[in-house]
Amino acid sequence: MTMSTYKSDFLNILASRGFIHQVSEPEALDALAHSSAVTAYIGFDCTAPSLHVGSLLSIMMLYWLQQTGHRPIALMGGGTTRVGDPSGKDESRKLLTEALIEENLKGIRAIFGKFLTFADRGGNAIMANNAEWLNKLNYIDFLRDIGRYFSINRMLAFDSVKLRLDREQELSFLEFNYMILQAYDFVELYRRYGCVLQLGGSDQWGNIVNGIDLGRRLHNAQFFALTSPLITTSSGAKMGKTAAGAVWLNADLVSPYDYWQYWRNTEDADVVRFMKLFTTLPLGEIERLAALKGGEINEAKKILATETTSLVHGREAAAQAAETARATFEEGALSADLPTVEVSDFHPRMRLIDAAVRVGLVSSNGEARRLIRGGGLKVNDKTISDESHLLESYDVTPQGVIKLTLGRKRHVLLKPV
RNA sequence: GGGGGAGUGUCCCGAGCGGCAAAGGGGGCGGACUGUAAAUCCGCUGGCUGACGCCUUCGUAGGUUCGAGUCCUACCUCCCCCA
Repeated sequence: MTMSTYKSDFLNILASRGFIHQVSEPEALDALAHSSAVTAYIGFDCTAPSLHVGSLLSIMMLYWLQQTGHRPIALMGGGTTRVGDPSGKDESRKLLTEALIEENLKGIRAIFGKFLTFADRGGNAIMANNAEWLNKLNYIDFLRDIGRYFSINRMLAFDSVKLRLDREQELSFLEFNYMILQAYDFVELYRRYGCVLQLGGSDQWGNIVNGIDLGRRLHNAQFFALTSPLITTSSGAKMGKTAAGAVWLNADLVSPYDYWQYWRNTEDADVVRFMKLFTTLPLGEIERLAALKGGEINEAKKILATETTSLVHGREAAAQAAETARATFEEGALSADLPTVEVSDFHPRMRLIDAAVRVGLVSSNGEARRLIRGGGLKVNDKTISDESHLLESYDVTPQGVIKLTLGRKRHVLLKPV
């Protein structure tokens, strides 16, 4: 892959940082982005109360779009979430209630302010919600005006549909309509804001192309598609999943400390790639860090963690997380910033297994026992091998807490109150 | 409407002569080795219990049996073939 094959900053940056999977009509889009400000959008469905690391890639594309002088639209899928995108899913998601969608939308919307500059801060970014136009559609009018341009023969050939049909899994008529609504969104954003480019993950290609066709038919307009690759770790795992669940972007779901830790634990082979995608560090700086060998690469991982955490949680929270990690892992010190659980029924001679369950480190006494047998539980950094170990009042440190550690990385401070 | 097949440890896939807490794999967790990495190796992976043991689990509800994931009946869900 050769760099700098584009004239526009926008495509150059996306290409050199590894964001591009497919582009429709790259030359035409490049010329347009070179000569004028392009308005582009990405849709985000409101299926969860927050976006997670998996969506970060999309958000970064909007970020670079705005940074290179164009206009990003973050489209909230208030309407499309009521339908449910079948792309990439092998079974239909259960329907979400209106109230839940509304709730989720609030959580998701909040994230964009950290990456994009909206009008309230003098920027040109736009926040839209497709519920605004989709909820008002009249069925017969919609069929006549829009539905006439969609060929069932073609729709059946799309991956999102074919997957379900091939596997003989249910695909409801409701979901079948998703791609039509998404195509309509594209056209609507063109009408309202002159939007001619839709970005998205590679699984969205089919849906986006539908929008391009519709734009041509309705307005004889030239629309563009640009998709990003599906990012997996070098070991093949999908991004954003850990034992504890998804790595959410909202701080109330995943603390800045845990978020920092997620990135700190990146595999060696992924560090450079992730720095290009998930930080705003200049490429030259990244190349310099890429030269680090062996254990030194940990320094690069810390920078990766701090930079990514800064984007989402702010520079200060990121520095704090880095410091907590440094104190905990490199000095073995007891940092007051570790997750702390207040325990009101603590008493001397409390069983360790009960305490471990109480602070949420394990979910049952049996699990705690197995862990102790395997040497995986520590009290104040000392491995305990006796299942019936009792905590004593002298286990409480001068800071007024007992540090419980599961494995090498999960620390919890038990605070008697 | 007729005929056939399937639903297993609530993470997933998947074996299972009437004695089964139920093979195996993936995933996950812990340990060793390292660098808070990857790979590799070892251990664990229903609940309660110090332990004997007890309790709860194989789509749902009944039944046969000393004993049922395994046999019988009804029901639910999914799939295939014929109409």
